Amino acid sequence: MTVGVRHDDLRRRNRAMVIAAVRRAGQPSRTEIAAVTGLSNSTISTISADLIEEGILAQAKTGETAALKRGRPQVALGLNPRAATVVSIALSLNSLSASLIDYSGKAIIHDISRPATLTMTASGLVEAVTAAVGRLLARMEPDHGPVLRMTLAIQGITDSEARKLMWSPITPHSDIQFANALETAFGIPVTVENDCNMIAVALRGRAPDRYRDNFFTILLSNGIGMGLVLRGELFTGSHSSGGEFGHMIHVPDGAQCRCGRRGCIEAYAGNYAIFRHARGESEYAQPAADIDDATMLALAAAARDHDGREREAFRKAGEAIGFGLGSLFALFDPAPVAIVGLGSSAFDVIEPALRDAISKTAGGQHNAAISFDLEPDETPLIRDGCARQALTFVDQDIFAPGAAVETAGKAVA
Amino acid sequence: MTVGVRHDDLRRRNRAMVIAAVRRAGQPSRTEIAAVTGLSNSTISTISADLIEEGILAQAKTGETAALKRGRPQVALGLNPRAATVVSIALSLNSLSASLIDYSGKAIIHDISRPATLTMTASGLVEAVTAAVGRLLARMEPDHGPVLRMTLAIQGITDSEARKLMWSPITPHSDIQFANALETAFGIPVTVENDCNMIAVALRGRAPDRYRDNFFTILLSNGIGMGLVLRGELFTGSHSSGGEFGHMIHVPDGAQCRCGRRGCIEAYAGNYAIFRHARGESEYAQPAADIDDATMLALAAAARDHDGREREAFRKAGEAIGFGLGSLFALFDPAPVAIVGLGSSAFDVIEPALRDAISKTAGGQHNAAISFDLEPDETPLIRDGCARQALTFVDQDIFAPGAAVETAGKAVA
DNA sequence: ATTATTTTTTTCGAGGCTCGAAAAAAAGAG
DNA sequence: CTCTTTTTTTCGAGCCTCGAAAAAAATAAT
Repeated sequence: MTVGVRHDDLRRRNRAMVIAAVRRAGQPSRTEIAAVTGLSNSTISTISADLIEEGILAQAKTGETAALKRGRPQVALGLNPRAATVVSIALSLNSLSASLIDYSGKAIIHDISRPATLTMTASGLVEAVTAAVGRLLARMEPDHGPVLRMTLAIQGITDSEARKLMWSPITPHSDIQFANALETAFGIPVTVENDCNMIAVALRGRAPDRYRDNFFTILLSNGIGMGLVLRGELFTGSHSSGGEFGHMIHVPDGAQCRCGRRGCIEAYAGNYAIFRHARGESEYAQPAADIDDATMLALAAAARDHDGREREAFRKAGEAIGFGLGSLFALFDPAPVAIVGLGSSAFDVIEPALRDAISKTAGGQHNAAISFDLEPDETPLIRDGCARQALTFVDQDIFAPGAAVETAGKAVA
Repeated sequence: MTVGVRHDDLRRRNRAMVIAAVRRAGQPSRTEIAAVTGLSNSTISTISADLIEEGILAQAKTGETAALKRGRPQVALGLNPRAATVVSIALSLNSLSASLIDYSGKAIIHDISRPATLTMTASGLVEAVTAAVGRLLARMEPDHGPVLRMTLAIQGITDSEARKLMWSPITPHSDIQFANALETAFGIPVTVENDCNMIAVALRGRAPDRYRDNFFTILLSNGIGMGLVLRGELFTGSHSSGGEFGHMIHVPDGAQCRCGRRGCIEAYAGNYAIFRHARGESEYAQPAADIDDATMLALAAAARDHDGREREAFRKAGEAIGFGLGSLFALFDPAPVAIVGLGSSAFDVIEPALRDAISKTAGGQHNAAISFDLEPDETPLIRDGCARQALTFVDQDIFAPGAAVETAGKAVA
């Protein structure tokens, strides 16, 4: 049941909306905020005065915006960079990056390290992350705002509470309680998110025109990940982070997947699957742990060069992804798709088969209208998405606390 | 952008919530409404006084609820049956049912007819529906409330605006503008909904404990339909009613589907597909237009009786549905599933292969925990869902108008 | 029969929020 | 230096919800 809207929720919601408007618009004037939010000028004036007093917003120096118009010049409002900071952490295979982000979204410090994730113990992994954050915070200058939130993105499956890593290809261990460990170590609230979900958050923030209501992000690397945004909201499953596109079944009882099952899309389109096909190995051969980037780029080059096993391998990959996308389009209708990760640099050899497969599915009639955005380097997107996710939490739950959150399960609607 | 919450929205939202609480609870007292909504007793008192004055709610006669407790007895509030009426229309193959529903949700009058939908013209179909509604309204007694909404459920694909039928197996015609035609004829707002979506609405209303956040309804008949509820809200696609589970691809380039494509789940699990397999025909044989119920029941009986082609046909059907559900579970995590329609009466011969298939998919480890509700007769559910959908509209958009609807695409979240 | 107790519902004043109108502020135009 | 234009702030009005107290309506106790 949606809980009743009480009188004090009103101000909190509108505060959150003003903060959101400033974060999106960058340097809006009070008048612009009023126009965007639909609230009156007087209300915006009151709320922004509060937020400035609390150090959350800051007025730009006068004269910065050369108005060249008649009338009193607009005063630009911006997020006060020192209102807070957040930590954005991206953990992937043999790679760990932690960043300190100020409240305006600017990265201040990075800490990059290369732990051997596959061979570490679970507690070793937790310690590596803790140590990276520790180094980051140690380098933090005193005039920055307090650290109010950390978000950790990991390739793999996280739980729906965003507390732990349930399973990941980067480590043989499961159920690693990252959030508890980091919160104990630093006393700062932490969430653990799926990397593709953070990519989706980043894309929505960067290109809200294109990525708004429904869209999919697909990460092509050794495994296949997906971020799913439906009705403008990141979809996470009831138990897990959800969106296991790579483990939808492409061919019943088909090729051997790394997950132990058979016929998953990943077993045709993951790096190891393409590698396996290109080498002429059986579909049931044990998947290779990880294929390095140079090898994959060489396979793609060979596929471009001549019609051989490499080309066939990428063709099979495209077919698997295409049929999978076709199933998504059948469920959700066609929507924008972003292809992220190293695999997108081979998209030219994947695309023909992919489109051919889509044309055989329910979304086929819209094939021509479906465009794919490519982004070979996923790491900056993951970092960016984590930062946005953490900042949104600060905006909504710390700087506009208590706002009536719509609980799942509407009244009758 | 979510629009700002203005002061008068507050009352409207809380009005809607009180109405919703009464609709759900049946005959709650003011105190119970206050507890459920989280609003104060004084607010509930004010709002319910307004709603009673406007004839939307009605106080139950005193003495009806024998309290047997100390203290002032609770006064039960109920929906005033004469506050409004709505029309619920279910159109399926050769069958048309229109019902007049009072504001409390009780059906008053039914009009059942059997138009030959497959052979009618598009305008003939519209006229048949218009005539049925006309007969219904002609029989309406004057003391009933005004008709404020009509909802028409049809098997097939409707547009996302719920204005027209884009495609349906019950007629060769497409893009039939039912909503415009009915609104012109009767001057009452109309929506055109997918039948499976209405089944989902009905189930959520009937068993909110089981069907709340995420769940699926699957209709097994000549085609395969699906209703998809995610986060408590009916999911409809961006262009269409969405949820074309039956046309997710089960086997790439597989059996011939009625939709013209190949390998769809429906091409293995639709009645015509089971029939085709059981008769030993090729997977590529032209699908039969419609199989009557008795034939399908006989096939199921034969499958139960001996291990022959019939059993194999149902096995293939179960396998297709199982892999499809497995893909859904991969995307959304396992969730309750309701199997509706005549096919559910053969679920015993479908289930083994279905579960076997699910166990090979990403949701497989939860196989034992997944239970299926069966409901062979879908028509009452469709009628019920339509009525609920229409009444919810009246509750929210007519009796609590102007409430700030959360527009798609949240601010930053 | 009357009083006490309990529970529900209504009443009433207080406080908070947003809004519109008017005023103030801050620039360019003439 | 005054007029015009635009933005921002100020101020009173009008709602809405809330908590406390009062009223209402029943049972339990004396």
